[in-house]
Amino acid sequence: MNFYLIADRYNSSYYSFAKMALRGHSVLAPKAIYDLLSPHLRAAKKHKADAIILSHPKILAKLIRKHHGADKESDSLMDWAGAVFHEEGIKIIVVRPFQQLVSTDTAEHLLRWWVRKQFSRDFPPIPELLWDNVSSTDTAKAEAWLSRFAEAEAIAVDIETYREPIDFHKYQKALDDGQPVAGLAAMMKLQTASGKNSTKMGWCIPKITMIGYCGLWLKDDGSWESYSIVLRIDCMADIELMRRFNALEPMKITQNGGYEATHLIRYNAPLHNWLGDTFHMMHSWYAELPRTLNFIASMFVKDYQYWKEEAGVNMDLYNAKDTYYTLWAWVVMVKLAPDWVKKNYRIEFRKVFPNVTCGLEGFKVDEVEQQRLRELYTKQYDNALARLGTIIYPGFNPNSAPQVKAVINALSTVKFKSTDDKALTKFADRGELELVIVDLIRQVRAARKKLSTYIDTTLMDGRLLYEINAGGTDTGRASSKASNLWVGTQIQNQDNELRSMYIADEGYVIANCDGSQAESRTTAYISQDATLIDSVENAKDFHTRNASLFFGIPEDEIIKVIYETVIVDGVEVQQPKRDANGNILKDKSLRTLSKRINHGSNYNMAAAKLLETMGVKNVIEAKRLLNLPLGMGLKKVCEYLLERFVLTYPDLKGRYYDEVIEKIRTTKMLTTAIGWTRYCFGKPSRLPANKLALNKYVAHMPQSLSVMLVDEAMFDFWLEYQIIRNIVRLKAQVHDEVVYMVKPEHYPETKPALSTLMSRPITVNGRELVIPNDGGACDECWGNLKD
DNA sequence: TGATAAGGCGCC
DNA sequence: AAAGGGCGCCTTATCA
Repeated sequence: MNFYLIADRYNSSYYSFAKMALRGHSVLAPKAIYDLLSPHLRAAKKHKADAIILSHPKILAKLIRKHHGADKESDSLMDWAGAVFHEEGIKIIVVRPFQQLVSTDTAEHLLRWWVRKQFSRDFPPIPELLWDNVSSTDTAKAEAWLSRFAEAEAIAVDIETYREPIDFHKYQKALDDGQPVAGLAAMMKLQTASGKNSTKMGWCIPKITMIGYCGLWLKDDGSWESYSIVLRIDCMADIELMRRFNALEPMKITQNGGYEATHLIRYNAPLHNWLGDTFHMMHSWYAELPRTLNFIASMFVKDYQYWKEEAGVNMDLYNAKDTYYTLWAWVVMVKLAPDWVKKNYRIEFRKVFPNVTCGLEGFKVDEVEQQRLRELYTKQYDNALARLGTIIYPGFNPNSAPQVKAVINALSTVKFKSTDDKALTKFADRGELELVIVDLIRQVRAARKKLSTYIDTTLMDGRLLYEINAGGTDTGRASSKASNLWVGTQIQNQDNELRSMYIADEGYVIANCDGSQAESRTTAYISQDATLIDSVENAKDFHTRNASLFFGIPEDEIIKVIYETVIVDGVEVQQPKRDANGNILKDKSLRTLSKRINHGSNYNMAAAKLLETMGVKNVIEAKRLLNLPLGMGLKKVCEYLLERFVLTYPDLKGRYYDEVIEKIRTTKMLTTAIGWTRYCFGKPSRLPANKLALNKYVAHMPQSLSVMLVDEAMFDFWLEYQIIRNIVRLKAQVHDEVVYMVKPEHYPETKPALSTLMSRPITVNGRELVIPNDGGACDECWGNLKD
């Protein structure tokens, strides 16, 4: 085909890369740069161009003005990429800035995709948007639509929400009067005019303001049609109407519908037969690409036009468009998705159900304990900050990286670029005063973090709420964030020192089960390194075995009892040294060192990074422990340490890394033993320039397999014990750990059940892998479950 | 004042 | 030039 490129001055320097992306076609890139379309159109016609490929913001803006008449529309190539305009019989295909063909791994794929979308018959033309409003006030119309939607093949659903600020005194009065409003309102970040989070807090009630439905019907002539309706939620009758629509039989489709589910369940209006989700289908297909509805529509809807600004103009139309694009994106995705994508989707989608129930119920917070912790860390914060004010200068703020950097650079000859914990360690090594300063900075930072992120987080009805998203990461791990009800915070990074705030509901205990060395085991079986498999399976202690293999020291000599000389009856005697509690002290430094080496090697660190991570002191200590030559530099020491790992487990960084490189080079895909496939845009190789791509892909396999084994266990556990038997309430999954709540009388049953589900065997490269777990523990308080 | 980027840090 | 995997949230600084 013939293509004609248009770029602005900046992007025109990347014409050659655009031509490369369109190899196999005749591509003309004009010498002259115009901000006008017409001279380009003439030239394109002369070239007999089938389409113009546009990477020119100003010309895009003119096209938008011409076709949409608006001045304020976004003219961003990023928003409009994938859109098409028709001018004088020529298609103008908007793409991302050509510059990205050099700076990103995905731009070429997307450019080719958007061109193919316009010319391949695989992408069906989509009927135009038809839409209308419904309301409980027009009963006849509403009933007619209900009947029609009951016959639909599928219904896409989308809600709009609002944080309605309330008068807290009135709310409090209603509470005092015993009215059933408890838990409706909560302190939360206020909504700005643009719908985003304000920095201000206030009492609000999360509300659904409208809900849109887009139905899909098969017409008599065999073609498909769709129609969107928008229902504003203004009164109880509207809510009842919404419940009836949501209960209809046709399958429902959403875009990241955990959001819809959370709000709708709160309205007692759950979606019946919710099976489709464009966000999760996109994640199943291209986990490394964006998953906004806008982007998904740009990939799958032929006549996609950017519509997100409609929100500020006509909210009803905006809502209707969301449902329309959700529906048609889903239809095209299902039509085009290869089998491996659908297989991924079947693995992923069902996880949304336990995830929604986890975050919606959340954890009860022990407010007495919360207050104790608040006072404890406020005191720590105030004291340390006051001392720093005296030592450094009044008003010095340790939470300000620029300020800290200025201070430590003023006090030292080496110049620090960073002021993070590792850098502070390096600074503290310089002397006593430095150590005092660093200790105080750490106290302030730690206390501030604990207070602002965890202790003072907003609650709803005394509970910590959150979301868990099965499609949140590149590897297939779940991600977590604050609740869609605008309270709480993410659950997967709760501070271990603060888990004492979270308690079981009356009559229940919190229980958990934790996988043991999960990623080391998956790494061993995936890499097929015989020694590593032996270590994870047969060593009494994995890190002790590592230390032994790394340094050629018998395992029973790795951890040594520390002896001291004491005088007994006037005679010098060697006795084991004991701590204040009478416990025998042991030197674990070799084991600790091997732990660090293992950690560094797992993520394919280079020597300099290991040095930075371990810190100078620890590397010097390692050098001494291992009797390395005095003249050996610290970076060389780190090289030596990392080399120990490579020599011990040669197949890991050897054969396995090569296998990943080759797999991606030839197929672009990595598939785990669970059957999850990741499409890889990166180009891993042994070249230093591609090291980060290599790192992420070699880390992907064990991380993904490990977490999906837990996910499968969690789903089975949820289905059997929460949904069918109704004796547990799932709380969270934290990658290799499952947390739930259960009545104590049922725990003897659920404990072995979850443990068994989590240790399900799986065949990896012909060997059976079982990831053992700690069996589980329970307590009324989450904080007591950790050892 | 609001929006965004940068730096830092909590977890696995 | 060299680069430790996967996340989300908070504070500060900065700019419109």
